[in-house]
Amino acid sequence: MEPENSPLTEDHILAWARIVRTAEDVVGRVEAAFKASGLPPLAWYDLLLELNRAGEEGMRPYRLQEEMLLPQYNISRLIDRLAKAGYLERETCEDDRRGQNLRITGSGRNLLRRMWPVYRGVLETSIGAQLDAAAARSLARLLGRLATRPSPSAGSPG
Amino acid sequence: MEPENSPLTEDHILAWARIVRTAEDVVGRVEAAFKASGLPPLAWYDLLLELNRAGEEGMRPYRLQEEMLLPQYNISRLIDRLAKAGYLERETCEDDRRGQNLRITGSGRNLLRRMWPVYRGVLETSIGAQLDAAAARSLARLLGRLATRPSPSAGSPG
DNA sequence: GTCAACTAAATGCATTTGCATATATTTGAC
DNA sequence: GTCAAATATATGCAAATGCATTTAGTTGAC
Repeated sequence: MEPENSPLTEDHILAWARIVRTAEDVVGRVEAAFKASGLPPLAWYDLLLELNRAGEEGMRPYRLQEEMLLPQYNISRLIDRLAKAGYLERETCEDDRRGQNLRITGSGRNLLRRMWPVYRGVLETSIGAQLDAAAARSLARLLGRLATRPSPSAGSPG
Repeated sequence: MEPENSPLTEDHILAWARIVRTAEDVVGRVEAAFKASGLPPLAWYDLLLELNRAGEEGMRPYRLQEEMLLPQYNISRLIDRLAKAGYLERETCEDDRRGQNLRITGSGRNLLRRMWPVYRGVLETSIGAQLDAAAARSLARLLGRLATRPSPSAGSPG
C-alpha cells in the first residue's frame, strides 16, 4: 500500500471537471445564440478573428492551425467553407507555391462585427454576471498556468 | 458615448478564452492517450462513470442526458454503441414502457478501471504538475460560480 | 543538378453529429 | 373513458469530423 503521492488531489479533479463542464455549457449557449440569430458557428468567428488580427498581410493555413487547435484537415475544410461564403480570399503564396495566403474580406469583417454582440451577450450573462473583475483576474491567472499559450482568442473584433 | 458599464472586463474575456483553450487542449490529450492505448473515446468513459455511480438500480437515458450535457439523439446513439460493445445492458422500464433502464455490465466496470489510469496520467501532467493543491482549490471554487451544476464528472471509478 | 526527406494543403471514405421528424407511451382535462 | 398535449426514445438524411493517403512543392545532402 504505497502512499498515494500523486500531485492530483480531489480539488484538481473537481477543477478539471468544472473546466470542461463550463466550456461545454457556455460554448453550447454561444452556438445556440448564433443559430438563433441566423449566424454561423463559433469556429467561423474564431478563424475570422485570427485573420482579422493578421490584417492586410494575411495569414497561411498552417499558422491558423497552430493558433486554433484544430487538425490540419479540419482547418482546410473550414477555410473552404468560409471562402465559398465570401468571408475570406485565398491566393497562391508567392514565395511558397505549396501554400496559399488568406485574407479576410470586407464581408468577413462585417460578419465579425455582427457576431460579436451576440457572443458578448452570452459571455456577459454566463461569466460577467457571475464573477466580479477581481475574481475574473484570479481565474485568468490560474488558468494561465494551464493553457498551452496565452491564447488571446475570443476577443472582440474592435 | 455612454460609459461602458458592462460587467465584462478584459480579464473576463481572457478567463473565458483560457477556459475554452484549456478544455480543448486537455480533452485532446486525453483522447489521444486513450487512442494510443487502444481505448474508446472519453464520452464512453463519462457515460459509463455515470452508470457506475447509479449502481445496481441503473439509470434512464433521459437522466443521463441531464447529467452529461449531450443532446437527446446523441445520448441515444452513444448508448447504442456501448450496448453493442457489451458495456451496458438495457431493459424495458417496468413502470414506464416508453423508456428503458440502463445498467453497467462487469465488462463496463472493467473498462472504466482500465481507462482511469490513462485518464489520470494526462491529468497529472496537464493539471497536477501545474497547480499545487491550494491553487487547484481556488480554481475549483472560482469555476464553481460558473458551472451549471456541481458536476462531479471526470472522477475515478474507484 | 538529382534524389530522398520533409512540409503545406487537399481529399476519399467511414464514423459521428445535427436537425427534423417519427414512434410509442403517459398524463391530464373533461 | 377519450382525446389532446406532453414525455421518452429512435431514426433518416445532410453536414461535419477523423483517419489515412495523395498531391504538390521545398530543402538539403551529395
